[in-house]
Amino acid sequence: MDEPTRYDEKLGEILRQSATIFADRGFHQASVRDISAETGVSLSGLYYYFKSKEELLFLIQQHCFESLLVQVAAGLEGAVGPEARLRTLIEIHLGFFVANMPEMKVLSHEADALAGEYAARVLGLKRDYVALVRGCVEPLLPPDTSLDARTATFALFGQMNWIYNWYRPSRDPDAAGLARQMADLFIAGLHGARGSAADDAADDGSDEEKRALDVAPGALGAGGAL
Amino acid sequence: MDEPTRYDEKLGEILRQSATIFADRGFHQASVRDISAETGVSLSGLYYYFKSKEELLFLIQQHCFESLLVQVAAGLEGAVGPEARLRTLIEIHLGFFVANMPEMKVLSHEADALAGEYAARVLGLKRDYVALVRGCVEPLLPPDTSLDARTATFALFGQMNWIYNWYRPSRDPDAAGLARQMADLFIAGLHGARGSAADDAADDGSDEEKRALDVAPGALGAGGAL
DNA sequence: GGCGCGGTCGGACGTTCGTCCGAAGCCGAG
DNA sequence: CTCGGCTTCGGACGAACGTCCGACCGCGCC
Repeated sequence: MDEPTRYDEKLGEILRQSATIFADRGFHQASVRDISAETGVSLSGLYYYFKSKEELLFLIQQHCFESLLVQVAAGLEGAVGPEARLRTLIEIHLGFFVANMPEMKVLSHEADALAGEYAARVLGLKRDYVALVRGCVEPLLPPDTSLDARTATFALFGQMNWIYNWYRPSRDPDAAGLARQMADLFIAGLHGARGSAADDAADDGSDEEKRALDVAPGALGAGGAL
Repeated sequence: MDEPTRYDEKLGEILRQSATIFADRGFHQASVRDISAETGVSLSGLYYYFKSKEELLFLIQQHCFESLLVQVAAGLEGAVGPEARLRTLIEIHLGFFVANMPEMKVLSHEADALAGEYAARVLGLKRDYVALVRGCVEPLLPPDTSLDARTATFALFGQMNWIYNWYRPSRDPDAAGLARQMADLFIAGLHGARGSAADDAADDGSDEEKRALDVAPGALGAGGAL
């Protein structure tokens, strides 16, 4: 438990500010020169802290993801019972997301920007986390449900991770309120979703059309370019 | 209702293939030269069909979004009753998403890539669509719920739009099955989520920590770079 | 047969990008 | 004061990018 060195502190600062820039402009759109301007570190000086732009992104994602995993694991220790575990997980995930919005946006939105070893390492963390969440969802699936665990798990991820597209702290509930609402919604959904596959064949039978893009692009030109 | 000209057909083909490339590599990462190679049209020849790469993205997004709006509006005409309307909307949205995954991924994932007039036009369509979906969600909110309509609406969007991150046709249910599961989950969630704000103050009182990134970046270095 | 035009193309221009090299600055230890 | 290492920097390099210019081609129409 050494005190962090000046190097560690400066690297942390660079990661923080870079995450904000990547969140705002997008990873590929943001240039290392942007980061240089924002941090005050010269262009070449940055390369003392990371050896490529891709490694910088990896460090942000790894740091963020590992912190999330640590916090979730710690929070789950005090939660007993399937529902309390899932509620706790949702609460911590959303709390972390809201408290570290730039990093989490970068983690969610730039998942495909890494390749090779970097991508493999982050993917490993992601798989662990998905398995952990799925482990919290599965015990709450009713025995007779037609809902499958994978779909339910990713539906929950979608609910939670989509927030970077719409959440504004000034108009929306705080993290705790958000977590309660989403937990209520999802858990009630799990409990209530016991529709068997048999009884829904009646609701529409003939409606099996392809939903392709069928409007000719030219027809849109009427609306006008720019 | 003129038959589409060769120009329209070729533009449509370019939009389709470009959408696939943008979905795979990302908008800023994909180059116009990539599109040239994929379509077989020369680099400069492409600029006969769009006047900038940004306009190309706009055309893809506009075309896709307008088709979606048309299909949803058409589907909603035959649906009576609040629950049937929401189920229909989910079914058509997911059906369209799965049938046009590249375009919808580009629409969802590259929302910030446009600026100026292009961004304003797509944003207008988006606002209309959000209002439409919200209008389908709101009638199903129980009168005594503490769930607010905005959060519920975006939770539904998150469930549905997140699928481009995980959905694989070979292992997951088809669009109809996906729609039924998500509709069951979300609608049961709405019906069941009538927790009043009063009774949840007991479940945790002291747990009000900040969930900041508190692990020093140096500590992660032990795991090792690359 | 010649004209005009919608469609296509090779090749280039200027800009911006990520990265790197060699030198300089800083500061605690001796 | 001097030394040596960590840290920082200006400036440059080659590659890749989006875009554009001027020429060419094929084909229906007078």
